[in-house]
Amino acid sequence: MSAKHNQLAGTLTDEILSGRYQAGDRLPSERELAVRFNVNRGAVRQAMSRLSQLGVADIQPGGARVSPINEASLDIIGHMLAATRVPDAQLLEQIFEVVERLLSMAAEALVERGRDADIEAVRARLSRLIDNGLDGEAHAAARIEMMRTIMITSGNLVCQLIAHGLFKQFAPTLEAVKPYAQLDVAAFNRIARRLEGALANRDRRAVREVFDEFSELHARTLAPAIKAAARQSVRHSESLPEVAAS
Amino acid sequence: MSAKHNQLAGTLTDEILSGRYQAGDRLPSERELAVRFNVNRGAVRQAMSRLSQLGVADIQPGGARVSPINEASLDIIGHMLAATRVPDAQLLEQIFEVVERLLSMAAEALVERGRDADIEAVRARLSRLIDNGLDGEAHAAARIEMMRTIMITSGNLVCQLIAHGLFKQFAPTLEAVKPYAQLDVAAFNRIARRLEGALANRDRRAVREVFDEFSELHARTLAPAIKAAARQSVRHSESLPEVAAS
DNA sequence: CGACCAATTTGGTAAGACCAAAATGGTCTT
DNA sequence: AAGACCATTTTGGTCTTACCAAATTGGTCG
Repeated sequence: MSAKHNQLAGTLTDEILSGRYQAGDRLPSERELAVRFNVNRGAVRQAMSRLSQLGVADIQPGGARVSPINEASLDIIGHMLAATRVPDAQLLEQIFEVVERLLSMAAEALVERGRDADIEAVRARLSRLIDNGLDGEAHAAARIEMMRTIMITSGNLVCQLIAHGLFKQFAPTLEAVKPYAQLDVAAFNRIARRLEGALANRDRRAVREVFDEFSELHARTLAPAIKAAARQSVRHSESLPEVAAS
Repeated sequence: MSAKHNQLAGTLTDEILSGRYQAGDRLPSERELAVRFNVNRGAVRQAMSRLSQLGVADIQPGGARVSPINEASLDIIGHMLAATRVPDAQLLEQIFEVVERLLSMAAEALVERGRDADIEAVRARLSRLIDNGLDGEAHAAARIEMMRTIMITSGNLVCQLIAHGLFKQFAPTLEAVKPYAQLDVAAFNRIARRLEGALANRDRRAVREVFDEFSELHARTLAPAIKAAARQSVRHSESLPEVAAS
């Protein structure tokens, strides 16, 4: 069992994300939350501090108010993914959409300004993905590892931070998605080979075209599978027990 | 003057970012920091908590260690930008590079799946930017406002969160950059008109090409100016006074 | 009806004590 | 001499209490 303030932060975040508290609403006072959840006010403060840094609540002397979702930190993605047993399909697509764009950017930068050694590292990872004996899950993990390598070697710090943040939050839900993420291996191999050639030739335009095709491949295969799986989504967060009012 | 724990968090963050503490190094204990900076240990803990959520320190029972920079949160960008009076040129370029990619993605999504009303809103903002009487700074602010509009209306939450986070951190440094950011107005107008046409026709490919040209224009004009200005960069963060050892 | 002001509520800070886990350094065994 | 083991110390984590300052609230007066 995690610490109380963590549970409380999770509970409150979930309640906000679920719409129990709308943007602009006042949250209950710290003292009220303390008695309601039977915890110390210090714990409540830590939880509130977390909400604040997460950007889901604006907390000021006089009271705390719920912030609009789109003003939150990137880290709420993790909460939103974890809110349901099978993650929200639309959100997953949005994540992939962003990742693929940044991936293309990183790869282009690598091809234009990267060192030979870094390109070789990516090509090595890529080779291991083509015509391999890996099963679906191992292949998925290797793909993600390759993405990570590209992002890191890109040299763009902002890109690295976003990638790291998204992957870190995505990791726990990867387990839930794996069984449904069946890749079109033949198509993947075809595109991957083109990517390898583009990398070898340092052909930026080709790199970009390849990643566009990856996006299309993904939209054609992974997205529908996940969307189908999402039908049976169930909430499963463990919230802090609430004390009945006297 | 901000609260003590905020100052302390800033001081420690700066020291980590400046290389005073390398990744993997142990930070001084909370109690030691408390006496060194003459603050309560509670304040130190708040500061450490901040470092932890910022992803610059991994804090565990037994001691806190500095994390690799590329594992940090997006929010350190703000600290890095603020560390010098004129922001680091390379970092600014990286930010722009990411923003432009996401902007293109958002605009393409808007053109493909967006509502007419949203497209009209963007076109309206765009019109105000073409052949206007705005001076450089007002024009820059309007450009950012248009970017924001595109990001928001894209419907991609991840994109919105990243954009909001970056813009929020970038806002304070915008002042420092403005004087040096001289745009090639004629080129901008030419490209902007093409963007308006692409939006009107919902031509995704054209939108993408336009944003590629924006990137090129930016690399040709803004980046060099900022880079030149960065020559005279000076650190200017206000750190917490340290108590001399007895 | 509006402006103003005092009481209350709210978040913010500080200090101290105690707990559990990790790191440390010594000791013993091999 | 090297390694395993164990008690001590250090370190972060939690809880409690008290007090402060700002914002809210609700009443009062003009």
